[in-house]
Amino acid sequence: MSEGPNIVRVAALIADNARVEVLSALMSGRALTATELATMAGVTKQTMSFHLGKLRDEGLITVDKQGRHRYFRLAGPQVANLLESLMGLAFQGAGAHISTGPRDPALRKARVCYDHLAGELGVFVYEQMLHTGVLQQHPGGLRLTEHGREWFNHLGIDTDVLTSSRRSFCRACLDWSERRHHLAGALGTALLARIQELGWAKQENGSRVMVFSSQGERALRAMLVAQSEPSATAQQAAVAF
Amino acid sequence: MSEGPNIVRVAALIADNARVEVLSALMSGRALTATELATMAGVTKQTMSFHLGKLRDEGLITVDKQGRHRYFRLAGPQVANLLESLMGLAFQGAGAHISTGPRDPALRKARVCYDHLAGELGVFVYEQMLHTGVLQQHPGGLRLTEHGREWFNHLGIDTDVLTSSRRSFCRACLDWSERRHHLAGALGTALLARIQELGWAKQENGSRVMVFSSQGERALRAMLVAQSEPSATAQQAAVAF
DNA sequence: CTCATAGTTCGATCCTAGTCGAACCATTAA
DNA sequence: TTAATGGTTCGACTAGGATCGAACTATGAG
Repeated sequence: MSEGPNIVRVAALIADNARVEVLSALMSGRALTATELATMAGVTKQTMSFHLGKLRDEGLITVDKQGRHRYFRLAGPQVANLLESLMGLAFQGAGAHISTGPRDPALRKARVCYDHLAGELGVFVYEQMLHTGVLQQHPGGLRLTEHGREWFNHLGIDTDVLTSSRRSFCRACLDWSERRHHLAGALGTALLARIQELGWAKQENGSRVMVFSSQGERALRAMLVAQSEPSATAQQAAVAF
Repeated sequence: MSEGPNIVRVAALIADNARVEVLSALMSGRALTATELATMAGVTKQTMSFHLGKLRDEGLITVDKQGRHRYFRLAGPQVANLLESLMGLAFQGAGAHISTGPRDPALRKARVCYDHLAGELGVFVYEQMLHTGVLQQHPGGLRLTEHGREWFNHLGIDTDVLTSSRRSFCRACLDWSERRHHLAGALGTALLARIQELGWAKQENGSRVMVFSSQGERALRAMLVAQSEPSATAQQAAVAF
């Protein structure tokens, strides 16, 4: 009983079809009501209420009361993180190495992970950002360079506003299909929001799939491939996160 | 049922006291027999056999047959990773922010994570390695520098041998108590082994706690703060054993 | 060969937890 | 106020799974 019960309770919480359905749905980043979740998971309202109570008690989800509706959302990025890594292990173990990642090619290419962009495109974006000096890795974590600040401004995102928020500014999240990192944190959230705002991509009905228009994908990629020599300038001009 | 059952099964596997006890014990990195695990978890042999079968089926652990013994160990670093992140979430959620990390100060200071060093000391080692240029971060992952190669050679570790191994050479693992990274991969494993070989630290009875001798800790820290060259004391210690 | 120990399989038991029907609060619209 | 819809609470039912006793197989020691 050294470090027993806590971890068991969290795992038990995830060890249920209905609740995983809920968490998966909430991975889209949107807040959903109890009845929406109930129909999604294929259970009655009572049952869903029961499950939501449990998830809330253990701190995996939070509730926003608005009028007679209650909107449920994931408690934080760490929860999304945990789910992603669980998925990684689940697919590898059970399927006996069919292939890395989901069967759905669209889900593999670009999807929403909680509130930021994941999948092949998400990984591409992240790695190009490091390569072109928009971001910089550092023992203490990721940093946005001065050049990166300009890059985001050019896209129409004011990074100074984001830094005031209490949540972590920029952060890497491990991608379960790609086994590589993509951008999370306030910066990742803002980027995804802006991509949708610009009409570059749209979230498919109620799923986590992000469908990019061909122009949108081209525009995004274009902003990331053509960059001048980064490493020298990026070195000094780091902004604290 | 989009991506349901797999992840549920993995979670259900962890949602059991006895099995978590097993996995926790195996986080020490050692391979243990069924009866050892049975007494550790406080169940009978039959029950343990039942649990081990399940864990093996799902690919979380592997078995080595040696004579009439069967040695069980974690299937890989990803499993250790998952457990660490689960612990992170468990402690944060349930305890209502008592403090980050385990109550046991020794466990928090230095512990074994699967087969490498974690805890405050592990994080310190990793960050100093980056700071002094032993390791270097790179979009594709971590890299050992030429200076780093020499550093490890001074310590008595031949890094060329390690690169031939199939497993990932050096890799960062997220620390659940520190919320920061420490060194994993073949390099991390070799380092921990060497630390024990030199008598700098010893693993406590059957737990994951690493107890450093005061000289050992001083020697290790000395090798990491003086970035020009390994200190005299460290070289002596390396030769002495 | 005989005995002891490591580990698995089978059957029976017991208990937890997910489920739904029904009744019960809460908020908004009329 | 009444009606309607969103959510929760209560009680009873059921299934799955964790557990152990006992019997069984396999390897090694003498």
